[in-house]
Amino acid sequence: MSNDTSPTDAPPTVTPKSGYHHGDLRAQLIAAVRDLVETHGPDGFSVAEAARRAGVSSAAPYKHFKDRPEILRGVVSEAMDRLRLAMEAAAAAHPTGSLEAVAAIGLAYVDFARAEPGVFRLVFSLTEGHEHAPDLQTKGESCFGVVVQAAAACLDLLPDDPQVQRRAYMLWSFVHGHSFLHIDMKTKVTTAKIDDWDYLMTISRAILAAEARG
Amino acid sequence: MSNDTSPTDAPPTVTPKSGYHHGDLRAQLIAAVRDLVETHGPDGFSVAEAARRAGVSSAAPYKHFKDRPEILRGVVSEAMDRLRLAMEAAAAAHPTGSLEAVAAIGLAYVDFARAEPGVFRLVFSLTEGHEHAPDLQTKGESCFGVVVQAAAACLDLLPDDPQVQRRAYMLWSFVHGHSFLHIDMKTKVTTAKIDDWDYLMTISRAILAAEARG
DNA sequence: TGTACATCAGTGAACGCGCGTTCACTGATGTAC
DNA sequence: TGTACATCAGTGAACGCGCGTTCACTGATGTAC
Repeated sequence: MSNDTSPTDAPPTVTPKSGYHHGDLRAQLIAAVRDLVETHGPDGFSVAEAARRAGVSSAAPYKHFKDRPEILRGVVSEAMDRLRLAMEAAAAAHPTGSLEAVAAIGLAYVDFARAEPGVFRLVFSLTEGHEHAPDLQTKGESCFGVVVQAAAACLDLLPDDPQVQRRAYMLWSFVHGHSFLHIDMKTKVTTAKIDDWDYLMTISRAILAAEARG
Repeated sequence: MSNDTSPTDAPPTVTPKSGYHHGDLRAQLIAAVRDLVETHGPDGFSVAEAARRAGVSSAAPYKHFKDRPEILRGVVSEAMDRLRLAMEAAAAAHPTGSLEAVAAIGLAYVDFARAEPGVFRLVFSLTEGHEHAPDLQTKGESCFGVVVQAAAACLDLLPDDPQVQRRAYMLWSFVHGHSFLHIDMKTKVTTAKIDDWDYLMTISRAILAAEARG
């Protein structure tokens, strides 16, 4: 009791399920891959290198993942969780139904892309060829759901109203494109520096106020 | 003269610059890589496989390209040319300054992404790490220039007016995001099927009519 | 509490593979006289 | 027109490399009695 640590047996890093050999290789592998993807691009990681970074033998990852693609899927899954949480937190910081809540969700999205461009790209390159990952698809829909909820509240309609779906998709397209252009072009092309918040507010207003057809 | 081919010495496929050994390996390699990228994703091509498809030895490509990255750059360069031409042609099919011209440019962009999702993705994954390819950057700016021109004509302002740049960037973000979401999600998430033309017209109108701040 | 056993995370050596790139070469073409 | 030479696109063999994955193993932990 004179120790400075918590009274429990002090879980190593993340998952406290046990204090086994390594402690928590799975999470550390995912972190290592995240790093690698950030440094060398979506396809620029190898199981071997990830194991090296986690300080284990090259065979160790196979105790936690079936094969290479499954590791990538793990990274994407984790990233999608974080993205959704960030979006939800952003929305919660503003009044329900406000335009600010919508813009804040967009900003969280852009911020994620900017903070982890490699992982962000990975999330969206993986959709091809990994169709048989229903959990990833579900998580993707959850993320979209956050936008839908905010748009519905803003328009004072039900989430499954086609108008809401349409506007939410517009918002998402826009923010998605902005995110990608931002990380691809860095500062170029867009000669003028953009204030993201102003920008997202303008767009949210334009999309959520525009009449359906014309 | 009794032959069924044309009177000239019948250039093999594309560039007629000479009837050398192979004829026109460079173009055929680029075509092969395009195919491979389409099939196996941006990083899923190898110099060896491309050579195999073009029917030459694995060393032959190095007579036309310095190394692997240069081949990819060649593919991207060619793709950007085609994209710009498609956008220009789309704009030319409508009255200068019309909203239709803007929407048509957007549609050309989306169509390109849909027709060649792999190459489209490649174009935008390459921007990282290939900063030292000024020709690619120039071509990218040319593509953006097409949008800027149309937006300027539509708003009746000069192309370098900040308002024009801003609106053009908004349009591009939106269309870019829509393109990516479309090829990533295929039909999913967007529960309702989208009529691209209506969609792009609505967006063009919303963006080019929206007031700057609020 | 102590012993025997089952579990299973991590080891380390090994495999076969396809890749990117190099090299000296060959042989068809274009050019100068 | 004919011959000698320079050019250079494509060859094919070879290299070293890092990778993904497998395998029998070891040794720390948790569990039953």
